[in-house]
Amino acid sequence: MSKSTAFTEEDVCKAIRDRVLEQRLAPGTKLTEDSLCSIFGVGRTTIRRAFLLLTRDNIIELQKNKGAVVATPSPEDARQVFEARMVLERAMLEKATENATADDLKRLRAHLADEEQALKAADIARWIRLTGKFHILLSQLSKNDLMCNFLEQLVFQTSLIIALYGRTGAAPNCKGGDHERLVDAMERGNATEAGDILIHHLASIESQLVFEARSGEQDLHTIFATAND
Amino acid sequence: MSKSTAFTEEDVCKAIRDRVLEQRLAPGTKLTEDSLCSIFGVGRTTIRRAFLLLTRDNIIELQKNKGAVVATPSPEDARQVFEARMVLERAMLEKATENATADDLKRLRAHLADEEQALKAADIARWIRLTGKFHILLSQLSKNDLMCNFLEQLVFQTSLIIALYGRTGAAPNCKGGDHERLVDAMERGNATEAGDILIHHLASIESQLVFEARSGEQDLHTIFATAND
DNA sequence: TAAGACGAAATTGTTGACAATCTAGCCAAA
DNA sequence: TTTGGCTAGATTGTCAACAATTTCGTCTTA
Repeated sequence: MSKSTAFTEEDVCKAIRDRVLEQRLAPGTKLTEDSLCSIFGVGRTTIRRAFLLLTRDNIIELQKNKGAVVATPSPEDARQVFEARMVLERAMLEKATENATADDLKRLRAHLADEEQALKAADIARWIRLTGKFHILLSQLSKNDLMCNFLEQLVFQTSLIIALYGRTGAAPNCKGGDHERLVDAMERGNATEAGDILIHHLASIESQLVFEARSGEQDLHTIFATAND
Repeated sequence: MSKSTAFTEEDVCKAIRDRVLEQRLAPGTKLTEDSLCSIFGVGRTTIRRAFLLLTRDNIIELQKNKGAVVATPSPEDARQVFEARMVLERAMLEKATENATADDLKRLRAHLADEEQALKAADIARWIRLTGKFHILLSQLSKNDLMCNFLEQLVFQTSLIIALYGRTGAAPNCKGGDHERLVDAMERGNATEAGDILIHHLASIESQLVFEARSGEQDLHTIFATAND
């Protein structure tokens, strides 16, 4: 029978988050209540609750009487996200390296294989999502749910940031093997080396961002911003 | 005049959070919608939104059809909170020491004076709130709003944890001067020493927690938990 | 007395109608 | 052509009534 219980606000959140992680929902996209209602087959109440939760995670921005749009992190936001990721992930990676069992490492290797497969199959959306998930998987080995949840937020933010400021627009700013080498170091129990690889990995991604204005509209904004000194 | 705009869900959140920080709202306290409606003079919609936000911050727990109660963090939650605080606050303190201007340090000193005054006046609720606020003030010097917000959550959690597992029940587990010595080290620009003081400070608070069951009801829970091995 | 069943009251969950606000298209005037 | 104002439609915000569920007191019965 499978009563097919209706979607809850968590389901809606997860769906939207996943689309953001896959970069199929671009920053600035307007999310109207009615369209989401019909998409998920739920009432406005559920959508509204989802919006509230997503606002808390900085995934959408909610403006009074104007609705919800996918968040557009500023360059300063981007700086803070990477700074926070470096602090958190290095600490969590240290714990993870201590805790990791052979089984855990096997799961990480399996995940790496998935990543590579998605890349070969040119399934970019899947590859982007898997790349993000890798960091979340890693963090879960640290046995600290609070920090995991926060890092998860940061990973979603990173996806938005790359969509906005990524050089190639979408994908290939992972020049290669960073994730593999990281797991190698973990397997050798060398937390310091793993941490260094991680920091370098994040710094490399951050360094590839370009913050110049792109459209004419954004030009106007920056002009007026600098004119108000 | 003064149209006295109604409270928003953020106002309600802040009020509840402040009460938690002051330990005037004990963990496990039931929060009924109607009572909060009449207290704040708002509709149920607003209270409901506030509940949703507070749930996200682990300040209340929301059970389907049963309503909201102030959260009761488990011992494992407590461990994670302190672990996360040590990671985050040490990193933020490092940045804060770099950034701190003479003016910033003066504000911190002023805050310390407030703390001492509240303690002398035996205004415990105020003292507890100020003690928590000190860590938030400190973190704000790090210029990372994201990490600040997360730390703020952790500080509120700490308040709940101390209310639950604090040895003396309420207040005086700050044996003295830790905050002062921390600012001293910052003023000398010695981030490492400041970090050490901070870690020791947090570890000291954590070490004073006692996780034995207190009420008969909690006895039952632990008994059944250990019986199921 | 204690356990269980029942029902009324209280509390939470959901829905839909209505109000408030914003958006877009149109028209008129400079 | 551009600017400004205006109206109609669309979108969001609020509220109150109703439905579903829980809670608590009472009563019965062993």
